[in-house]
Amino acid sequence: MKVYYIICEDNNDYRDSLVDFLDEDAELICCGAFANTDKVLDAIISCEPDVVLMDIDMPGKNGIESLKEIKESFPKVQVMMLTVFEDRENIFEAICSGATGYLLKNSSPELISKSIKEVVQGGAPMAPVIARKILQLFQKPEKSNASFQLTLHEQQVLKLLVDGLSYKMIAAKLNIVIDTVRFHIKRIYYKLHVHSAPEAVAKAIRENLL
Amino acid sequence: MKVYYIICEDNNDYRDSLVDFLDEDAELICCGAFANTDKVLDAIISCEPDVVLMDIDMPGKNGIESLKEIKESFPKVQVMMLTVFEDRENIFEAICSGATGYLLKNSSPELISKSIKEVVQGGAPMAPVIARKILQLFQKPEKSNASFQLTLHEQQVLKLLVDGLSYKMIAAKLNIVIDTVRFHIKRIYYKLHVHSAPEAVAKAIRENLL
DNA sequence: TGTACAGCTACACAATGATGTAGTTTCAAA
DNA sequence: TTTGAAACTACATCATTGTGTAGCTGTACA
Repeated sequence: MKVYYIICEDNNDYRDSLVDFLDEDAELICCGAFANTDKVLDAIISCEPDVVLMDIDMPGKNGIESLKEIKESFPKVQVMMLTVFEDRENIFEAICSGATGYLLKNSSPELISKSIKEVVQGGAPMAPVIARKILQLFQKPEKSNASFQLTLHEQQVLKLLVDGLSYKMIAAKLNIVIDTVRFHIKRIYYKLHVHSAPEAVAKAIRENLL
Repeated sequence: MKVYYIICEDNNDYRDSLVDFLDEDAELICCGAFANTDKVLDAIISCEPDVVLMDIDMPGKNGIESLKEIKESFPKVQVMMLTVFEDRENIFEAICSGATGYLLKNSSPELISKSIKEVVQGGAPMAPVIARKILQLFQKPEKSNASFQLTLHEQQVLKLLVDGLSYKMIAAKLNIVIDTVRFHIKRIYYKLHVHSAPEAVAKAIRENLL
């Protein structure tokens, strides 16, 4: 199996030595090594790589922007991030934009080599610490309600409001009088620092007070 | 380094042979091997394991339910799923409930052994195909707007509505008359099949028509 | 040249929502 | 027993929203 790859990495020493190492492996064929992202799209057109190794911090357009462009035009090309950044923002942006791998630069060349092959075989290699952080992105912030201190009734009312019910319907659903609904909603607005149903709904969904 | 683990797995042959294999490794110490999830919590209390290997399909309470209970009471215990299931629902449920690893049963014992250690070192080992699917969960459904066909102006108005602006403020912001705002909102409601601002806002956020 | 259509403006009116004030009940702590 | 807070009911009033109807552009297309 031959795997064609391109690398974008502005550190010349790191890039060259990595490519040198990967050249040892007859299955890995480098068809482009760039110090920035300017020519990636052209290179992809001309050499049709399987994988792009992408640094993030580079002069000019950064790696995540470039990733977006690549996935826009060539969704089948797999992009694996190879960077020093391990903060939530970069990780999140990268995987939302379609990266199918995320390694750190302290990875051994052997691991990088193995990972490139894994990507084309349908995997998604990630540095352990990255994998852990990605999973943590799924852990629900556990009803951020804590900070707003909505009572049980207020939560119920808010939920129905989010579901699009009118005051009248909420009252019917909860077997209370419409004035009580008003009362609760006043409280909710006060606690959420909003002044209308749309605002409250938006806040409720975004901070998930469901 | 000693790693204490518990395994829940109803296939006796598989469980026993895996434990036998892992026993070879002096660093791995099994302090519980169960065919169901009944006694896990007790076992965790008495032996304080670092890791729990958890099957999903088991008689009685299934592995994901048990996972939830474990993380509820012992958030620091790491749970790694070890199952044949690789469907989105199970994966999603498991990682949302706090699993920090997800292997498939066709994994080699060596990989399982390595993964147990990786978990306690802050990693999140996943089978390649699982990792890929998890990353795909992040890929945005790309402005589902397609199906609603909102015009540019309608999107603008909707956005401001979501931001909690009143008709008057929206009109001011877009330099149009309030009646035009009404007009757009009528259209939006029609296209979104809703009849009030809260409903529209909820739908806009959930289907992200931002 | 006309006509179809999307986008905008306008007006009207009933329904609903936002907000203030005030009184009642309940329950638990002082 | 009193006090106080939380939850609820009630009423009033003005602002805003939801909806129907209608007329005016400009542009694209037959």
